[in-house]
Amino acid sequence: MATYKQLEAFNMVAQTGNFAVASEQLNVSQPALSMAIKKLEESLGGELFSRSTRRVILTPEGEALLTRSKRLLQDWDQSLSAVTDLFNLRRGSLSIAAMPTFASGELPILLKKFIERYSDVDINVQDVIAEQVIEALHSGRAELGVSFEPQQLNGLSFTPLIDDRFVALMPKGHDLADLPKIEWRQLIEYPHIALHRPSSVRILTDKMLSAHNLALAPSVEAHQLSSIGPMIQAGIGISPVPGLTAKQFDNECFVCRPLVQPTITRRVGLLHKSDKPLSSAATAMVKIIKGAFGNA
Amino acid sequence: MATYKQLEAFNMVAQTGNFAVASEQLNVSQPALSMAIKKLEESLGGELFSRSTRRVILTPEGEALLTRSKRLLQDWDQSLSAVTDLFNLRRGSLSIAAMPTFASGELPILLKKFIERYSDVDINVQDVIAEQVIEALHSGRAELGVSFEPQQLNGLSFTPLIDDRFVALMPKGHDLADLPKIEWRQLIEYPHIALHRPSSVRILTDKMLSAHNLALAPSVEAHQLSSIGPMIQAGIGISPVPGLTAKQFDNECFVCRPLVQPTITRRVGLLHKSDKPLSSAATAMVKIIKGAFGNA
DNA sequence: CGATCTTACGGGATTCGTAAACATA
DNA sequence: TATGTTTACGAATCCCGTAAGATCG
Repeated sequence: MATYKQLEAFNMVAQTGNFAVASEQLNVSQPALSMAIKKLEESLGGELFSRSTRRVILTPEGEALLTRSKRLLQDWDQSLSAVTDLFNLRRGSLSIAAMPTFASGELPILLKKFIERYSDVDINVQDVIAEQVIEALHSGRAELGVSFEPQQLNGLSFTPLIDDRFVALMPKGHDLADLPKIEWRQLIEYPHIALHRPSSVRILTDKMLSAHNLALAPSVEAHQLSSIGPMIQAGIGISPVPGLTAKQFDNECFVCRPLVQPTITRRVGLLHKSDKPLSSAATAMVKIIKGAFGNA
Repeated sequence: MATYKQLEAFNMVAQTGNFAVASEQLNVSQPALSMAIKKLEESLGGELFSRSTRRVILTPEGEALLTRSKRLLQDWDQSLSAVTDLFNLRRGSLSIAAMPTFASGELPILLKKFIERYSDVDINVQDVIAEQVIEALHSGRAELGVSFEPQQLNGLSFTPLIDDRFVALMPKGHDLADLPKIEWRQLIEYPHIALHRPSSVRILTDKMLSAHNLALAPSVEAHQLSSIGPMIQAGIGISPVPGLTAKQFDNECFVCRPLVQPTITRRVGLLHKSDKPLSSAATAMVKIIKGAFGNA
């Protein structure tokens, strides 16, 4: 079977028309080159060059091989270096799905780190709600996900990053704003805003509260956490929201206080399909993310 | 550097998802296969499979390599076997230019032999006059030629096949038909037909005859040897023609006799560019042709 | 504990480089 | 004779197969 080196040697001899010169270019001895060509000729079943000590010229079959071997070697190099580039993060792509709080919270700075180091990797960020992060992973649209820990893993691998605990978000000057911690039963007594029921966040809170014989009685129900902020600011009420979400409203107009009795936390972490190995790009991203959360 | 065998091994493992099965398919031991994959991974700079004793699955980079390696191996095989086919005359083409007398005389049976043995080689026959055979060779339109020996070789190689000697072609019952040999001075005394002067055949005869103080005085001058036959048959006269040409008229209506004093012969042979090696197809054809003329 | 991949090591083939022989202009 | 290719041969490398070891389910 013809080898890469043989074709490479053949190309060089054909190009230079001279064994001695070609052997220098290839950094091999002249006899080694002769032998390589000889082996190639034997494997192909005929002579590729017409040798006459003074002149080395291609036979018609040699010419036919030359056109082919040029492409062959080029394709070979290109294909293999493409894969090497993938490993070395000089090429490739990373698709990550993150829930909105993370996507707009911690992710940007992490992405920046990644881009600074691996500028040639294409990044696709899917800023979707927590449930859709799981979907994106299962469907393959995303290789990496950041979301709440799912109830059932279902072939996914979860690595916790941070515990997101519920806080009460209220306007500055609210009655409860002076307390260091707020109990749920206190919150319920004030007009409050919550997410609609289909939301996984709402389902969680209802479930946890019912275990304590408590229940929300929201005066307004919203679909998006992002729309709750303005409602609070408008004085409609206060709202129990995940701490990460609250960070978005961490400014002078709002006050955040931990909600206790019960303390409701939800683990946020990295997700990926457990049966599919991660790409080098994804592994690098995981390292950056874990590093940022001290779970290296 | 990645080798063909390594990619082949990789493909098989990827396809079977199992080192043991793949090693059987490849007729190598399992450790050898492990080693091959390991070397490949090292040369590429990362892992191609995620091994977990029970399961062997491609990493994303492995998948990227798989699509490439499939094509790479296929192209490799195809390109090399194409050249092998050329050598083995299971493919390729042969272009041969032959002067009319040869093209319509000896060539057909020789072509038939060639085609019977090497049915997959495309043949291109150029049935052109002697001078154009030379042109065809120089221009590269033909790789092989059969024609008269040129005055100057001019980079061509000539291998004599047969000596074509001039004969007198006459109708049956002609005065000279009873002689075993005919002298040129005898022929001149009868009405005779010759080719026009630009013809190389006519130039040769005039030159040779003048050295013997003889000269033709044709009653008719023709452009084509093929048109001389009917003229003779019509009783216009007799004609000095190359022996090979005469063979075309070798039937009951004609009589052929060698022309002597001088004996004018012109060597007919195989021609090809001396600086370009012959293709396998051409070499095979040369062998057949030489064999038929006993010059093997 | 069983199936499967990896490591260790000895043997064999391949390939290389040096030196000498060979061929052509 | 001079230039350039091929042959000869010893050495190094690479690759393979057997056997033992490690790992995961």
